[in-house]
Amino acid sequence: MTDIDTDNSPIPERKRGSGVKMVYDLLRDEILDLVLPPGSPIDEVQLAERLKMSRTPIREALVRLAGEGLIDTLPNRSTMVANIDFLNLNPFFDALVLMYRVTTRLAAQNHRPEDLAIIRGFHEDYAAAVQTRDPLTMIATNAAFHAAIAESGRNPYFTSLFRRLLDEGRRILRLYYQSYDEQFPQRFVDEHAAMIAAIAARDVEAADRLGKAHAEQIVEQVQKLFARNNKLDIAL
Amino acid sequence: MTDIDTDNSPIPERKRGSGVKMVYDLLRDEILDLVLPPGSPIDEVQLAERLKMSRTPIREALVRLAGEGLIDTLPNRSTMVANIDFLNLNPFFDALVLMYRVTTRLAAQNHRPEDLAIIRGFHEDYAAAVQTRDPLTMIATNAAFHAAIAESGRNPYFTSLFRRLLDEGRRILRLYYQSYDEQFPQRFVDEHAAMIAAIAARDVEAADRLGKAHAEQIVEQVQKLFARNNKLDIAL
DNA sequence: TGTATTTTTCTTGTCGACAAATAAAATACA
DNA sequence: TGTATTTTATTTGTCGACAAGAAAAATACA
Repeated sequence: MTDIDTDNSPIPERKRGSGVKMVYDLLRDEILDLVLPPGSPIDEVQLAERLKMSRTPIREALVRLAGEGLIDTLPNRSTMVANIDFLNLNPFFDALVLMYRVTTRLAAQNHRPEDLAIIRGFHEDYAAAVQTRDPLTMIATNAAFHAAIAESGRNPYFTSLFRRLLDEGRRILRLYYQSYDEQFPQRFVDEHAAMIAAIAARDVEAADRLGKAHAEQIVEQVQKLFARNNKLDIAL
Repeated sequence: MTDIDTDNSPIPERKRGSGVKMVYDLLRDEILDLVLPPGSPIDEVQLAERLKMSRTPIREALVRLAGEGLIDTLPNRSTMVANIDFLNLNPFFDALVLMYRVTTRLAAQNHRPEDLAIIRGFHEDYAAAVQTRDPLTMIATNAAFHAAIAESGRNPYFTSLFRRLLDEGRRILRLYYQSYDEQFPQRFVDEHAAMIAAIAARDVEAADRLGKAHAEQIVEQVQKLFARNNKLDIAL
C-alpha cells in the first residue's frame, strides 16, 4: 500500500489523437507550477507507464515543450526541465515590460466588444483568487488575464511571445509568493481594473502607460526580492 | 526512366540522432525558399521514402515546424505548409518594425567586439549576393545579417521572435524579388553599413532610429508592391 | 440523372521492439 | 589505495506494423 504509483485511474480508454495534447498539457502545468522544479529529469519510459501509453506521443509532446523552451534536451542523453537564469533576469524583464506595453496598447486599439467580457471574466477570477489567497490560482489567472488582453490586440506574433514570457513568469512568481507576504495582489487588482478601463475607452496612450507601470512595478518587486535573497545567500 | 523519385542519393548511412534535424533543416529551407509554396501538402510516407528513414523522426520534425508556425496540422487529416495572410500583413509589419528597432538598439548596448566580426561577415555576404543578383542568397544572407545583430543584443526572447519574423519575411520577400526590379538591395547595403557603424559606436539612439527607418522602408516597399498587385488582380 | 449509403482506399496516431550511445558498475592493474 | 579498462545496465533514436478516422470511390435507390 506504500505504492508510489497511483494507477487507480478510471480512464483506461482514450481518444485517438488526444495523447500528445494530454501529455503536453500535463507536463506544462507541472512545470509552470513548479511541481517539476527546474532541472528535474524527465523520464520517457516512466511517463509512458504512468500515462499508460507508448513513448511515441510522449516524445512528440517533449519536442513541442522543447520548442517553447520549457525543457532542455541533451542529445542521446537525458531531458530535463529548463533552468531559470536567476543571475540575469534582465533580458526576461526587458522583454516582459515591452510586451506588457505593446499588448495593452494594441488591445486599446483593436479589441472588439466581445473581448472585454472575456477579459473581465479573468479579472474577476483573479480578484476571487486574491480573496481566497490561493497563490497558484492567483498566478495562473493573472497570466490568463494578460494573455486575454494580448489576444484582443490581435497580433499573433506578440501574443505568442507574451504567452511564453507569462509562462516563464509563472515559474518566477511561484517563488515570489512562496517567500514574500501577499499584500501586493490587491494592488494588482486595482491596476488591472484601470487597464480594462483604458482599453474599453480605446485610450491607447493611457493603456500603454498603465501597462508599462504595471510591468515595471512587478519587475521592481521581484528584483527587490531577489536582491534580498542573494544577500541572505551570501551571508550564509 | 520517367521516374520522378530521384533516389540516387549516395549517402545510405546516417548518424544516430541526426534524423530529425536533417528533416527539419530540409523542410525549413524548402518552405522558406518557396520550393514548397504555402498550402502545399506534406506527406509523411512520401518524405520517409525520399529520405530513407522511418516516419517517427519525420513526425518529430513536423511537430517542431508546427510549433514555429511554418506548417499547419489538421488533426487526423493532412498537414500542409502554412499560408500567408496577404490580406492583412499589418500584424506582421508591426512586429517586424518593433523587433528591428529593439534588436538593433540592444546590439548597440550589449554587443561584444567579437560579435562585430560576425555581423560584418554577413554584411559582406549580402553585398556579394547583391553584386551577383542572386535573389535567394540575398534574402537568406539579409536575414542572417539581422539575426546576427539580434544575437549580439543578447536577449533570447527578442531574438527568437525576430528569427521567426525574418523567416516569414523570407517567404514574403521571395515574392517581392520575383515580381519587382532589384534596385533596392544596393540601398539596403548602405543602410546596413550605417547600422553597423551605429552599433560599433554604441550609439543606442542612432541604432534605434536606423533600425526603425530600415524596417519601415522595407515595409513601405512591400506594401506598395502588394497594393499594385491587388489592383492588377482586381483589374483582371 | 441526382442523392444517399455503403465500401474501399489512404493517411494518421499509436504501439512494441531493437540497436546505438551513454552512464554506471565492476574488474584489472599500478 | 587510486587510476585505467572492461563489462553491464539504462536510456534514447529509429524502425516496421497495425488499427482508427477521414476522404474518395462505388454502389443502391429515387
